[in-house]
Amino acid sequence: MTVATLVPVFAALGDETRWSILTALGEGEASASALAGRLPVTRQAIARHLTVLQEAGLVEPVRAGREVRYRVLGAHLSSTARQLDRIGAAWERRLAAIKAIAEHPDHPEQP
Amino acid sequence: MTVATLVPVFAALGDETRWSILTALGEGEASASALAGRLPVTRQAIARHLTVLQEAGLVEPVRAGREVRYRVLGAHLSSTARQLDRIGAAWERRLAAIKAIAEHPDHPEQP
DNA sequence: GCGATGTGCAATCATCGTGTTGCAGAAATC
DNA sequence: GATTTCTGCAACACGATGATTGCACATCGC
Repeated sequence: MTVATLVPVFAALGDETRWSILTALGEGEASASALAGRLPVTRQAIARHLTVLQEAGLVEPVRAGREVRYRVLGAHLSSTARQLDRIGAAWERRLAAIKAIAEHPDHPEQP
Repeated sequence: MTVATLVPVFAALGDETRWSILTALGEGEASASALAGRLPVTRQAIARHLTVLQEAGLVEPVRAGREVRYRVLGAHLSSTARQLDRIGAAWERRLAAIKAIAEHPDHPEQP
């Protein structure tokens, strides 16, 4: 699992309208038309955002008769958060080690 | 602390070039010119990316004489990850509660 | 069957973002 | 002091993206 796989996830999360869609879906499943009734954007625009969110693995379509409801996948958000935390922690460790070596050159870190 | 504050962070993380810059900085501080020597983009383009990353709180400029080195802030990445995890967990809890009520209407969840 | 509602696809438009080139200025090296 | 190097700002081209309107088709309720 490389970082390239989660770039589209962050690109999907880097938009205000998509966040309003996600928070609305966080209160329960909803269709694109239902979301269009709540948000100040067209149904077609919401549909495009939903496909972006689906390709990022953040939502899931659920057919209910003639309408297509969407469900948020909070688990995928949490797993992304775990990867983020690991990356950030790795950077912190490495920079701390560099700083320690720079300040105390005769006290190298244990291999 | 609202979600609006972390939208620019995700927008900054939703770009391949910026990730290559961040991973390069994860190995140690570097200036825009030094990064331009490693990556297949111009120094000016990298400078713009660095300002985006700085406004998102992901990097920090460090003046070293006439050159400006940049340092990654892994701690901010980790705090963002924590907020992400909390949001995803909240969605999962709420949808699980809705599903439980729908399946067992006479067994309401404890308030 | 007929109207109402929900979805899908296409075309269009405006805007933003990424990357480039070019030039000017500040600071270190010789 | 002259040259080199690093930075900063401006202007520009090009592609990507967000949002719109319009129309065609499927499905539910009467």
